[in-house]
Amino acid sequence: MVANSRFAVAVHTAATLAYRQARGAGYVSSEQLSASVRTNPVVVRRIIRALARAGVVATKEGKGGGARLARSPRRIPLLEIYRAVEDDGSVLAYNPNPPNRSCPVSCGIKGALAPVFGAVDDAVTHTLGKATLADVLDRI
Amino acid sequence: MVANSRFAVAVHTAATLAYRQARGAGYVSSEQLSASVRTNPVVVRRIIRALARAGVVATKEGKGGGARLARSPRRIPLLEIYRAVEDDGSVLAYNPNPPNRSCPVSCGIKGALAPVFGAVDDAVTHTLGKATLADVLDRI
DNA sequence: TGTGACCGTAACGGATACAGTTACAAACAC
DNA sequence: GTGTTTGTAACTGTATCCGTTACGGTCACA
Repeated sequence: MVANSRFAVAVHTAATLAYRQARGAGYVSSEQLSASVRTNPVVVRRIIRALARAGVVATKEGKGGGARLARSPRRIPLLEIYRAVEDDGSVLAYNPNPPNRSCPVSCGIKGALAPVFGAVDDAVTHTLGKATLADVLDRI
Repeated sequence: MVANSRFAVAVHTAATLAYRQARGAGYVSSEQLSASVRTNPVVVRRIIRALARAGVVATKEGKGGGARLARSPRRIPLLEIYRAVEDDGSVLAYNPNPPNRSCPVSCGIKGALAPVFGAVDDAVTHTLGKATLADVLDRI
């Protein structure tokens, strides 16, 4: 359903940071991270940027720079990573076409769907709010 | 998050069928449905086909043909519509790139994410399983 | 038995979104 | 200064959707 794998890449990236930092690493470069994620360093930097804006990671430019977790994995809910990389957190999409004014169903469908879409979003939010990066790390 | 609006269009279509049938209509043509959804009749037929395969609607070809609900709206959970139109019911996507064999995180991330992705899917399934087409109709 | 109203489905094109890539300026350590 | 690294813009290839056209097949009805 999701058109992208940004959440998976973001969690992978954060997990790699946690894994390396637990073994004494400082800042980890996008080059190193991209080797684990198997993509281009710029793709990792785009994810890192989103995570940095959300306050999940801290970055440092220049030699010896890179990214590191801003907090302990136990204090990073996956929901925070999800929101950082998914601009539109809504899981379901409405029909973009304007309603047909002469049809009551067409006029009312968006409002009638809203509680359902909201409930789905809430369910996802609740689920991702309970799990943390540490939970993921425990399984690796 | 969703790349398409098929679920919204499908529920709209089904709601229109229910609305018209409650007022005595028989089979409703894709032409009529497309006027409510504000799209092309072929787009509606594609949705109808998916709903028909799932047993949610019945169709009839030829003159006077079209679609009608196969059951009472009260007996049509939205989950059934969702599954009918979303081939890949998974809400979140994995990183498609193959793991880096020399990185434990890369090798283990998919398995570590699986319970989370599964929990999200379950949450969505549970939410859409509780609501029915009749619930949507009641709000129109 | 013909005619017109429909569906079913294939095929194509435009729009959009992602991931990947290149390129380069700026920041920083040494 | 030199080399490493981030930050970011720009471009490309690819996939997916949605809309559209086209046309064969089905059916009701005169």
